[in-house]
Order: sequence, then C-alpha cells, then structure tokens
Amino acid sequence: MPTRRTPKPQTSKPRGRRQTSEARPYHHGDLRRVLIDAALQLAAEGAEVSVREAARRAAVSPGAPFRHFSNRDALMAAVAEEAQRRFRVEIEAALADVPPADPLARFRAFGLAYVRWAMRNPAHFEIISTGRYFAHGSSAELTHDNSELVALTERMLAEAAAQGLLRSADLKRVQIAGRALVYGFARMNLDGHFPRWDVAEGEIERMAEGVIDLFIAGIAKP
Amino acid sequence: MPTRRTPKPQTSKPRGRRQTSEARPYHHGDLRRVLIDAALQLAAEGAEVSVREAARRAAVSPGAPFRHFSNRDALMAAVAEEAQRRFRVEIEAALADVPPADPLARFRAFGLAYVRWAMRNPAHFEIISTGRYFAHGSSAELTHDNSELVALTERMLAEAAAQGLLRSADLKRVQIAGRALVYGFARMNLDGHFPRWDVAEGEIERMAEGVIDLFIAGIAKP
DNA sequence: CCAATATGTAATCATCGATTACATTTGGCG
DNA sequence: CGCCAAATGTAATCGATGATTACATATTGG
Repeated sequence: MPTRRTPKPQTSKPRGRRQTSEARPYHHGDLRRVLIDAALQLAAEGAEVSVREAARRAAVSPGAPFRHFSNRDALMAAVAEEAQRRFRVEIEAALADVPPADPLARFRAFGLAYVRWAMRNPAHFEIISTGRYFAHGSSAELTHDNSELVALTERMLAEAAAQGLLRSADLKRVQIAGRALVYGFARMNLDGHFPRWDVAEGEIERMAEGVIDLFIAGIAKP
Repeated sequence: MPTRRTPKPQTSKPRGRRQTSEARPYHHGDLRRVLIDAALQLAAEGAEVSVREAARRAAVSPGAPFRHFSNRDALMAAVAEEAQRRFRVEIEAALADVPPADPLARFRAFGLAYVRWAMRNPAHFEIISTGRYFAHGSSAELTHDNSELVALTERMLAEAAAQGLLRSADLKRVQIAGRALVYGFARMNLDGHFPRWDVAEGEIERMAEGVIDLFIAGIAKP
C-alpha cells in the first residue's frame, strides 16, 4: 500500500457547484488536465511516465485515469499534444523578432529555436518526436501544430527562392535536409551522442549555431 | 506454464567436453550468445525485447538470463554491441567499392550506407542510437566500433581538405553537421515522420541520396 | 575422484497496465 | 424539489515483467 498523501476523510458534504479553485470536492475538478500536467512533470523530471504515478500525483486511485484515457498511449498522446503546442508557441515567438523580409534569417532563427527548445525540454521533445503517439491518439491538434511548423519553413524557402537566394530549385529537398539537420542535431543531444564527439555541454548551443550557419551557407547562392 | 518447446527429458549423461553443436546438454551450450540472438531477433520482429521472452525462446527459465546479465540493460548493451558491430561491418563493406583517392565520394558513400542500414534495420539502429546502453553496459567494444566510424569520416574530411575540396576549414563542424544530417534523416524514417512530409515509402532512399548530395554540394568548394 | 564453481530452476516480490463490479456525485427533467 | 441516468471515482483483481533468493545440478581443475 504505497504512498497515500491526502487523507481526505472529512468534508463528505457537497460544495457549491462547479467552482474551479476549491478544496477538492471529492469528485476531482478536472482530472484529465491534472493527469496530463502530472505526466508532463514526470517526463521533465526524467522519470518514466506511468499511469499509476500520474494517478498518485493527482491523489486518485490507479484506475481513475482510465475514465479519461482509454490506455497509457492515449494519455501520452494528450501529453504530446500539449508539448507540441508549447513547442510551436516558442518557435513562433522566436520568429516574431526576425524581419519577414529576410527569409534566410528566419530559416536560421527557426532552426536555432528548434534546437534550443529540444535541448531545454529533452523529454518533451522526445515525446513529440517519437511518432508513436501520432498513430494511436491521432489527435487533430497534434497533427495541426506539427504541419503548421512544416508550412512555416516551406513558406520561408519559397520566399527565399522568389528572391533568388537559393542555389537549388528543389525546395522540398532543401526543406527536408534542413529538418533532418536540426532534428538530427537535437536527437544527438537527446541521445547522449555529444560526449562521444568531444563536445562539452556548454558548447552544444554554439555548435548548433555553427552547424546551421554552415547549412545555410551551403544552400545559399554564393 | 507457457510454451515449453524442447522436451529434453532423455540424455541425462554428459556428452564430450565443450563441443559447440550438440544436442543441448542440459546446461545450455552458450546461453549468453543465444539470449543476445533471441533479443536481436525480437527487436527485428518489432516486438518489445523482454528478458523473459528471450529466455522463453532459449527454452530456459525466467531467472536464467540473470546469470549472464545483471539486468535487462546489460542484455540490451550486449545486443547494442552486436548490432553496432554489424553496422560497422556493413559501412566498411560499402566503402570498399569507392576509390580511396576521392574523399568526397567516400563521404557520400558513407552517408548512404549509414542511412540504408538504418532503414533496413530500424530496431537495431534504434538500439545503437539511444545511447542508453552506452552508459550502462559501457562496453569497450561498442565504444570502439563507434569511434572507428567517427574516425573514418574524420579522415575523409581531412583528406578532402588537404585536396582543397572544402569551403570551410572547420572540419569538426562539417563532420558534425554531416552526421546530424544522416542521423536525423535515419531517425525521421525510424520515428515515422516521412508520411507527414508526403514522402512515400519507396521514395525515401532516393530522397536520402538527394539530401546527401545537397549537403556535399554545400560544403564543396564551387 | 571430489569439491568448488558455474549455471540453471522454482518460488516469490513489487510494479505496471488494464478490467470489472461497485459506489458516489452531478446534472437534467418532470 | 426530487429522482434517475450518466459521469466519475474506488477497490479488487489479473497477467506480464524485472528482479532476488534458496536450492539443484553440471563442469572442471586440483
């Protein structure tokens, strides 16, 4: 019988109807949301995300989560959805500072923001990367946030091509190469490759910058 | 009492001493090896690799594997070691066909062989990529095979620089960018990204080729 | 030959995902 | 208001897994 935090034996009377912040009216306020947050936090702590531990943190029985998620993957899909949303928000925020007229600068900023978020939220990045939760949860939100980011770089490259800045006319190829580069870099960090490459923790972000600049120099018309 | 294949009640007498291929002399011939192979096969089948299932396939009790591997991660580390060895062998075989005098052609061939192996052995590639088993098993072999591959591209780029073929003098940056590119591409495939990019199964290898060529054109002196 | 060691077995634990039967709360409808 | 159905939570339980322990058997070297 492990860890039961909140005793909650008292207060068996009902309390108002549907207030948001109140003293846990026996029926949980919004368990679904709380479970997603708990799972996000678990991941951020580097722990395994288990349904039971999320339930424990929500001070709820082990079976309760299954009222809101048909199985673990469904919970993880919801977690992925939230993480993907945050990811997109941060990328778009980073792009707000860059002049719309300079598509390659925007492309660069996108790549940097991408890698930075991945480095600072490794567990969340892994969850949205795995693709496992695209299949199972099939959330429209998740797919949408993701394709928005794809469309973003697509527009940048189209604009760059229109301005005659690119060496190659095969934009899709350039786009996928760019994505593979930043995804690969982010995953190398996530998967612990950099120690083997003699890249110290503190140098990784600078290295990301260098690598992205190298790539952009390579695709830009000389 | 699930699935017990080999009856083996007979033959209770000892049989020669240390022959390799014989009729299972009660004490398993080389359980360690058999467990690694079973785990490799499980992974290749797309199944979860569990210690128990490996034991089942070796027709051995659930506790037996722990005589050879202190825990599941130790088994996985051994699996990673074997997969990494095969990976290295295949890459080096692919390079045997390319003239030593053309470092960029070799660099290209390396990248292609890298992505191809990853595509054809996705589960094994994932195991050697995760980096989780570098830490736990800390096998010298694994580390060695890996750094051999790193050294390989390092030499190629040094040679290319010596021949004046490269735009950038920062070879480490070029090397890491190239690795991030192929690793990212391989993982995009592994993680199921390409359907979202409208790249059909059959087009992926060609796309890999295009992406690698694009990268090499970018780093080569015009 | 025999005893120390290596290797395998049986039994057992704790944890986890998942399901089922039951309890309680909530909200809508007469 | 009062009651009933739906929503939501609990308790108990299942089967699978990683792991440990006590015990059994085979191998091998002195």
